[in-house]
Amino acid sequence: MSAQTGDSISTLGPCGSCGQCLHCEARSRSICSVIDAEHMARLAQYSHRLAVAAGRTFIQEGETASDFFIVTSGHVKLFALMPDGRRQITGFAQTGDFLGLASGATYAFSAEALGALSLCRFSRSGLTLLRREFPELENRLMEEASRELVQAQKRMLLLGRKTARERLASFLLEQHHLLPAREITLRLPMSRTGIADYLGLTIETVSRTLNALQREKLITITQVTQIVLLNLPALENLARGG
Amino acid sequence: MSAQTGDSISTLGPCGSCGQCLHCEARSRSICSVIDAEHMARLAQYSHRLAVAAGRTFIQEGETASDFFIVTSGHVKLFALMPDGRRQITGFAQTGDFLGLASGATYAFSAEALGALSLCRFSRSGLTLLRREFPELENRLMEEASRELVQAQKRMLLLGRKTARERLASFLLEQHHLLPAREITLRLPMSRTGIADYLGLTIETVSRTLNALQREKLITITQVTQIVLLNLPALENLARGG
DNA sequence: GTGTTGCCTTGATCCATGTCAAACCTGCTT
DNA sequence: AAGCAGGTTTGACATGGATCAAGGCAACAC
Repeated sequence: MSAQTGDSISTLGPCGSCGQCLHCEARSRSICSVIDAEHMARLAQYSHRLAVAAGRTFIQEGETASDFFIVTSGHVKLFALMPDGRRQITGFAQTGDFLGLASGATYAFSAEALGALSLCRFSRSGLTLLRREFPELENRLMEEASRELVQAQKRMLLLGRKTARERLASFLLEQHHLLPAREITLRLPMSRTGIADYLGLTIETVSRTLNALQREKLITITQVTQIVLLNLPALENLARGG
Repeated sequence: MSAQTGDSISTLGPCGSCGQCLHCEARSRSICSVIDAEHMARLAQYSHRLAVAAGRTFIQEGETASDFFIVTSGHVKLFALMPDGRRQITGFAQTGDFLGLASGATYAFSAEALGALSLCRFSRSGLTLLRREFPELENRLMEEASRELVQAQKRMLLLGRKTARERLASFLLEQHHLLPAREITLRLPMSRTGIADYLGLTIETVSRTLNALQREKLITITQVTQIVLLNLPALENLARGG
C-alpha cells in the first residue's frame, strides 16, 4: 500500500487505488489480456506502476530476482556484461513484454530504459498468488516463455554463424516485423552502439555494413536512426544466408 | 492405445499398460517428479516410450510442433541450420530434460540422437490435459523454461562476445558442472564437429585451441573425447574473460 | 596384412572483422 | 557564432579465426 518514496525508482502509486489496470495501454498486448475486465481490481492489487528515467538500469544481473515487470510504455534494452566491459544485448522489450522469465534466484540479465519508460511491477509472491487465482495466466506465461525461447534460438544462430551483412539484414527485418503496420521506414530506438552490442559486432562494422547495403540499394539511411528498406526480398534472402 | 508400428520412430509401447512411469529412470530428474507415485498411471496414460537410433533426427525445425518429449536416457543435440549447411547447436539435452518449449505452432529447432536414445513422448493435447489435472506441473514447466532462458542468455554472450579460448574454457566448465559428482575428468558426448557447431567455431580452431590449453597445462587430452581439467581456477578465470 | 573410411591434427595462407586514430556531424551552451 | 561534447563515419592497419590442403591415426573390412 505504501507509496515507497525514496525508492531508487519513482513509484507513481498502486494500481489498486485507481483502477489503472482497466485502462492500461499495455493490457491488450500483455499477459493481463487473459483476465476479464471484472477482475482488473484484483490484478491491480498486486501490481504497481513505475516511471523509469531514460538510461537507468533498473534490473542488475546477479541481483535477487524478487520482481517481475511488464513494459507499459517505452523501450528496454536487456543485456549481459563481461568484467572487462564487453556487452551482449540479449534482446529489446517494448510495450506489453514481460520481463523476468530468464531468472532463477537471481536475474540472468540487466535491463536499462532506452528512453522514458513506464513499467508495471509484480512481486514474485504477488505473481504466484495471481497465477493461483487466474490459471489462464499459466498458458499465457508459457506462451511468452516459448516466444522468448524461439527468439533465443534465432539469435544463437545469428551470433554463432552469420556474417556481418547477414546480421544487419536480419536485424533490419526483425525491426520491420515489430512494426504494427509493417512500414518499410524504420525508426531505430537505439544507437550504433546498441546495434553493435545486439549483433555481436563493433560500431565501425555496423556503420560500414549499413553504408555498404545503402550503396547496393538495399536500404536508404535517411537519418542516423531512420532507415528505409528498399528491397525486402533481397534483404530476406541475405538474412537467411542465401 | 495402438502401438503405432510403421512409425518412423520405433514405439516400445504405451506406458499406460505397464506402469513404466513409476519405474522411469528419468522420473526424479524430470517434470514428472512433481506428480505423486499414486498418480503415475494417469501420467502413463498420456505418454509413450520411444527408442531412437543413434544419429536419427527426430525433430525437424519448421515441422508442426505436435509433440513434446522428455529424455529418459542418452544425449540429444539441438540445432538450427542455414540453407547452405551452416549449423548452430543451440543446446544438448540429457536424461530428464524436457524438449519442445522453444516452439510456437512449429518447432524452432531440430533434434538429433547423439547415441542410443530413449524418449517419453507427450502429445500437445495430452500435455494440456495433464497440466489441467496436475497444476503443480505448471510451476515445474516454468522452472524448466526459466532455466533454458538463463542458459540461452549465457550462450548469446558466449557467441557474441567471447574469444575462442574463452568459449572452450566456458564449454569445458559447463560439461564439468553437468557431471553429478563434479569429476575433473570429462567424457565428451560429441565430436569436434559437435563442439565447433556448439561454440560457433570451426573444427580446426577447436582442435588448435584445445591443444593450446593443453600446452599451457590447463587441461590434458587423454583421448579424443576425454579431457582432464588440471586448473579449474584458471579455466574459470578464462571463461569469464579475465 | 592392407586397404578403406572417418575423424582429428597440423601447417600455410587468406580475409572478415576488429583496432586505432582522425575527421565529421549535430545539437547544445555560452 | 564559437566552442564543446557525444555520437558517427571513414581510413589505415592488425589479427583471430576461417579456409584450404596434407598428413596422421584408429577402427573396421576383407
